Amino acid sequence: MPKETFFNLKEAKRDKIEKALINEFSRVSFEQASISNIVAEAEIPRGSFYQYFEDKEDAIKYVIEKFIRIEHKKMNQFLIDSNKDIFEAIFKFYNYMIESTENGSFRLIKNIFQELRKNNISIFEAQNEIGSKEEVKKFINTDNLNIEQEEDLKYFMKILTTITRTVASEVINKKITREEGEKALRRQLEIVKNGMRK
Amino acid sequence: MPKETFFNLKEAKRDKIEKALINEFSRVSFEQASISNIVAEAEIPRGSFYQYFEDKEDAIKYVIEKFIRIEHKKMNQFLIDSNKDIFEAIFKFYNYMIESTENGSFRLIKNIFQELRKNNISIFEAQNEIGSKEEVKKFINTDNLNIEQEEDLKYFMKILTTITRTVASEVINKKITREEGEKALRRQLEIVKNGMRK
DNA sequence: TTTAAAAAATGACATTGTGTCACAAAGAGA
DNA sequence: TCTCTTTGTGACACAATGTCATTTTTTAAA
Repeated sequence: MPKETFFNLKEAKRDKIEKALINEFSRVSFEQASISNIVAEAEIPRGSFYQYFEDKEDAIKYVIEKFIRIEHKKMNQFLIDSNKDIFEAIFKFYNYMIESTENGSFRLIKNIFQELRKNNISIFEAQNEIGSKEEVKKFINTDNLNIEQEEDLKYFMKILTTITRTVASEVINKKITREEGEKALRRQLEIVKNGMRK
Repeated sequence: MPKETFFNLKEAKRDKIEKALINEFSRVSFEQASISNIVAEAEIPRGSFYQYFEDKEDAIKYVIEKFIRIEHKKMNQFLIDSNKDIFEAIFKFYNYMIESTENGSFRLIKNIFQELRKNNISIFEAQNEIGSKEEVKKFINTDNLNIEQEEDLKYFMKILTTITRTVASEVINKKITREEGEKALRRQLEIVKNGMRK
C-alpha cells in the first residue's frame, strides 16, 4: 500500500503520478519497469517516489488493486445482467476483457495478468472474503449448483477464475485467436459444469 | 536455450555452473537473483556467463526445463503405478511435490512455481504436444472420461494442472497446511470429475 | 611439428538503476 | 511570529547488467 503521504497529495498531482505508473507498467513488464522513467514522466524528484511508495512492487500493487476493484464491479454488473448465472456472467466478462485489450489497454492488462498469475491472485478473492455462502448468494444463483460443503463455492470460483484468466491470457498474448479462446472457454466451462466422468 | 558453448563444456564445469544456478534461483526469486552471485559461486568470469547464456531468463529457463523433464517422468511413473487413472496419479504427484519441498528443495520449487505460473506453463504441455489423443492414451485411461472433441483432453489436462499447481503453491507458500491442501485438491478434482451442475 | 583460423575465456568498463540521506521548503497550530 | 511536523529534493553510494577488445586455448590442415 502506498504511504499516507501519497493519498494526501492534491488530486492533479496524484493523477499525474498515477498516469505515469500506468504508462510505465503498460510499456514493459514489472521487472523491466523503471522508477527512473516514472519519476521523469510524473515530473517528481526521485526522492518523492520513495516518499509515496515503499518500492516498485508497492507501486504496481496500487495499480493492480485499482484494476481489480473496477473489474470486480464489472463482474457484479454482469452477474446482475445474467440473472446471477455465473456461467453466462463469466462469458460476458471474458468478452469485456478481450474488448478492453483491443481498445488500447492491451499492454497494461497483459502485464497485470502476468503479475496476477505470478502471485496467484483471484479477481473473486475479495468477493470470497466478504462472503459467507449466504453473502455470495446475493450475487450468484446456486440453485443449479451442487454445493455440498461450505467451501465448495470457493473452490468452484477458483477454478472458474483460473480457467477464464488462462484463456484470456492466451488470447491477449496472441497464442490463440479470440474465436479459439471463446471456444476453449465454452468447452472448459462445460467440463466444470457437467464433469469429465462418463 | 543456453548457447552451444555451454553444452560443449566439460561436465565438471557445467555441473558447477548448474549448481550455482540452482543455488541462486533457490535463494531468491527470479527478479532478485543476481548474475554476479552466480558467476562468483561458479568461479567463472562474468563474460563467460554471457558466453553460455543469453541472459538471466535464459539461465532460469534452463533450470526450469530440467525440472519439468524430471517432473514429467515422475508423473508418467505415477500414471503407470495408478493403472493410468489420472485422478489417482495427480494425487500421488501432489504428495510427491509437497514431500520434495519438505526435503529441502523447498525454495527452488517455490520460485520455479512462481515462474511457471507467471508464464502459464503447464507440466503436461510437453506431453500434450507430443500427443495426439492416441498418443496420450498410452498413458491415460480415457474409458471413464467423457471426451467428445479432440481438444477435450487438452482442456481437461489444463484444468487439472492449474488446480494442482494452485493448491501446491498455497501449501508451499504456507497459506494452507498440507492437510488442508489435500482436502482442497480432493474436492476440486471431485468437481472436475462430476461437474458442478446439480 | 608448425601454423593459421576458429572458438572460448576474460575482466575492465560504460551504462543504468535502486534506495538513502542530509538538508531545504512548506504547512499547521499557538 | 515562532516552532514543530510533514513534505520535497537531488546528489550520492552502491550494485547490477551486458558489452567488447584482447588474450588464451583448441582445432585441424599443411
